[in-house]
Amino acid sequence: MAKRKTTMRDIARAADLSLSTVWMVINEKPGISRKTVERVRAVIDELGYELKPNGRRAAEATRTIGFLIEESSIPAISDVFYGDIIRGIQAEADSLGYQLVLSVFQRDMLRRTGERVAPLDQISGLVIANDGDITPAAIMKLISPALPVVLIESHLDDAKLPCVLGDNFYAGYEITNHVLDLGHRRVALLQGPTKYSSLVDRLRGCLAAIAERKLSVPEAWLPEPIRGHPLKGYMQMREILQGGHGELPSAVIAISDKTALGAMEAIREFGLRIPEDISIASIDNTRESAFSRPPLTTVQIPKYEIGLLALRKLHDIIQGTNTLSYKTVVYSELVLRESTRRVDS
Amino acid sequence: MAKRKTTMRDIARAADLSLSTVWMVINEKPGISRKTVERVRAVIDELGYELKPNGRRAAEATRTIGFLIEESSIPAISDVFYGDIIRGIQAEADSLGYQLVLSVFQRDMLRRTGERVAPLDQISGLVIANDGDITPAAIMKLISPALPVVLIESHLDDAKLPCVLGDNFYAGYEITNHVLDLGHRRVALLQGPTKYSSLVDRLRGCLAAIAERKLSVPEAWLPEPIRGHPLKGYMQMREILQGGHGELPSAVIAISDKTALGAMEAIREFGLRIPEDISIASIDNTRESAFSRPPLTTVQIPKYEIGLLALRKLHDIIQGTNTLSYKTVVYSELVLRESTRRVDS
DNA sequence: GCTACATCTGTTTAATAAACAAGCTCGCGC
DNA sequence: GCGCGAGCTTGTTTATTAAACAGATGTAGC
Repeated sequence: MAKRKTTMRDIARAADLSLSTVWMVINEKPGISRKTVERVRAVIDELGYELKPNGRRAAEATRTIGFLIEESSIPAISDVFYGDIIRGIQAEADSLGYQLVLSVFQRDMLRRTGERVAPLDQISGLVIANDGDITPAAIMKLISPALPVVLIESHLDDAKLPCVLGDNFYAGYEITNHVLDLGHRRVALLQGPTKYSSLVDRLRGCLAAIAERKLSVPEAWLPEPIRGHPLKGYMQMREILQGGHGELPSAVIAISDKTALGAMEAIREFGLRIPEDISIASIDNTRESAFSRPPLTTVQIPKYEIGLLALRKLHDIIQGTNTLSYKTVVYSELVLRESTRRVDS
Repeated sequence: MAKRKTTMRDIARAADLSLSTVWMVINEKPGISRKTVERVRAVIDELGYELKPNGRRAAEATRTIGFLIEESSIPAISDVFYGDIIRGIQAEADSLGYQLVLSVFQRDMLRRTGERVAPLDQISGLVIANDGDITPAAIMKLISPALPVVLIESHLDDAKLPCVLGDNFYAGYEITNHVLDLGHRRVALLQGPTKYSSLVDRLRGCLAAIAERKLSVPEAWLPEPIRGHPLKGYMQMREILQGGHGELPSAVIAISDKTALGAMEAIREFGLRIPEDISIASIDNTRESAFSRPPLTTVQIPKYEIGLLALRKLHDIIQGTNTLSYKTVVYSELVLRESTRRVDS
């Protein structure tokens, strides 16, 4: 008997199922019972079935997506910001039937040009966490050009990559307006490294709110971001407090909760009370912020939802449902707590 | 024989189809052939079938969505900006099986509180065009609270309504950087009415780009928006040119193509050449902009795609697939033409 | 009057038959 | 030997369904 290539119809007959069902199993379409999938897989293992020489097909079959994050940020995975995002991704990955693997980004990956990083070849999509060192060029080098990618809390406007973000600009705008509405006029601003586009957007929102009221921030109260120091907020705040020009700000807006917590430490060390002497507000609404003393007024960035939408978007791109590239911007929301207080100007 | 209420199973039997099929027809699910739908509808007409007392159900059955636009903007429907958006909406409406009806917004609708506007009760969703007079309060009054709504080229951050936008902030940022990169330092800015959030975002992007280079725009070169005059750009530009402080700007950034075309008129009338004497750039990339003399350097706002995504989003909301409310921001793109020129500073 | 069980409603899932499209083969005329 | 269309094979998509399911409603027994 001439050994013909096994076809889907052969498998269907052997498994006593319809051609369509076999096709759905092979193409990983949703809506087939676990039992049936296993039955078909068993028959395929037995008879053998040669997939179309697609290359990607194997990855699709694994249904694995990667989550890329920089090496130095690994502790961030357990941290609250990424923790919530990853929970969101994970939840949606489960319900869409994806496996989530963690890819750690190391700087020397870029040196080894030419061959691609192994694990990144076996996945059908990639979620990339906000990370200043993962530049567009870096991404393009790492991934095969057709690999679906979604950025989280970061956007590359030249590359026009699909991304999911909190409304960072408006978050900055809103928190600043809140502080100004409380009557504060001597306001300091703690910015972050410019390589994080989300932090840049927040700063722009703060500055826009200030400019639109025809106010401004003196240079001494908008210190440069600190490079390479783990306690950025603490250092920046000390700089402001020790500036020693006699006058101190009545309010501080920090670019992130972490920065704010550092700054609060510095304020306390300096012998001032929050919010009686200095109000402080920030952006993120990480869990810690609710339990600091005093609890921090901040802006909620919906981290869980960002993760969820990122995976949903990646799925749509993989499926080819969504060919347009756009930003998904999730609404943020002011969370009033006790670290800000009204002043009479 | 006791006259029992007709059930789906009765209809299925009478039409010689399965219960599921009848259910799908009644619930307007996709994936049924036209022929079958008609057959089921015929049987329903004959036997009668009492829909669940849902109210909305009737609207869903009509599968109609409304496009709301302000009365005064009606000519805008034939205009290029909304023309392209509507084309996008229409195309997607067709493929998803919706009928599109035009709802015109009149100011006195708001006075008649209490009963809702009739046509708005018969639809299953509403797309609302960027319109300064359609405020959140106005919308809330008009629509039943549960009616799915998508905003186009406008966002209400307090109401957190789902919306689809061009990347207006970045468009402003990018065009301004383009002008500054060409060496211009004496730059004028033609802003629009603040009731249009998209125009506000564009202006913020322009101002951010200028501020980040530690530059600024003199007040005389950032004239207030003109109220109620059809040729806003023309009027604003005349104001600048006749300011008569001896110095003229070397470049003008207009908030929209329409504004730019008006401004070009004023510049020509003043006896100056574009771009030799004054460069001009704007945002929108309406069709006219390619045929003006000289062709206008501008930023492409993907109008067709915005319309398409708006309808897709509305569909998801109607279907209940998408319960989260977020902004969809479509990437914009610089379009270099001949109205801008390099200068040596 | 209350519980427990049956039944009837609409809804959802997993499977399929049948139509379809794109490629391949094969045979027949030149 | 070469070209070319008829007809088969392949995988893909659509419209349809049986069957399981869930929530309400009724009904019988105590």
